[in-house]
Amino acid sequence: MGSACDHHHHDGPPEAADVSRALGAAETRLTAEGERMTAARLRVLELLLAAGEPVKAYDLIARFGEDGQPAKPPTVYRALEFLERKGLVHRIASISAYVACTGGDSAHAAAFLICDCCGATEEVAASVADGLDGAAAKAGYVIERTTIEAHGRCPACR
Amino acid sequence: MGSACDHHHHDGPPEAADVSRALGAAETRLTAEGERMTAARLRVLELLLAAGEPVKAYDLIARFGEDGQPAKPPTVYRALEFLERKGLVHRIASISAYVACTGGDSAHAAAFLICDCCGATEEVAASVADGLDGAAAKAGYVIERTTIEAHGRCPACR
DNA sequence: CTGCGTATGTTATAATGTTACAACTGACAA
DNA sequence: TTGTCAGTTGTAACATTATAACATACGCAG
Repeated sequence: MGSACDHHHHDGPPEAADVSRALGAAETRLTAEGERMTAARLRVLELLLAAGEPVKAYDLIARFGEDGQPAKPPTVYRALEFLERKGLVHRIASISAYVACTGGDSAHAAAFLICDCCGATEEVAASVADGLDGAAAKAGYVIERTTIEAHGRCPACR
Repeated sequence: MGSACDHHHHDGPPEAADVSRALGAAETRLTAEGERMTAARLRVLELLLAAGEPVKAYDLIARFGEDGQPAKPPTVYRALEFLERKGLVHRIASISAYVACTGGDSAHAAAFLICDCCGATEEVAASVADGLDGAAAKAGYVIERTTIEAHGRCPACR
């Protein structure tokens, strides 16, 4: 990540306990919705939660096996697709990476602030898309999903 | 493009005269800025203007030669990078495609409405990013560039 | 148990983008 | 004119990201 400067000083990865709690909550919610939180899906979500920042798909693939064995690409891409569909994960198109959702339940449309220096990302309220909704209405478009990503420098990297 | 429905009824490609005019304007402006509008750059911009919608990099590569000969990838990627740097072209990250800028001179930060049905795109005012600026300021981020893309259906495809 | 929809395993391949280095070109000063 | 320097291009190979296709397994309702 840190392409522009080599320091690396944003919030470290979450505590293991936080990861476990989030995994449990996700599993509970999905089960309640009649979905299956399978081992592969759980593992991918665990890796993303533990990272606490965006991770490339092939990094997930490499880290997938507990024993260091990589996964096959479709395994991880399928899990990512499912998790994104369920609002647990977001894809960050501008850097081709994936991040666990931190936006609470309401997280259907998210926006991101991404530090090009240290790789930190912050998920901000979807309400930033209000202006976009207006423009869409004026143009007669019906919006189904949005990609809103701002690149720059975080407070620590300035 | 049209993955969800097979009709294809958005604004057709621009007239050849419009393309020529835009090419000439771009060349004039770049020359005035001391930049060189070389053959490869001109050709890529011409292809994008003529298409009137987002085009994949490898489609540009395939169409590059007047005689049907494809370009080498770096030729096109370099031209795209240059044109994007100069504000003449935008990359649409969510679909890995490129589109000629239609936003006038002011076009440094653009937002897009993209029809997932027919592939039409509309470039809308960057002012939709106002909410994002506020969120960035609150989080202490300094924004350098934004990716704002809304997917949905255009008026004709609804 | 059987059938059906969903999920996974596996192999291969497609699509997208980059690195590295040699060669050329134009501008400009000695 | 000639050197030379920055920017641009040519070319081959490679790296990364993502999907297709098809067989197999799993969970569960009937």
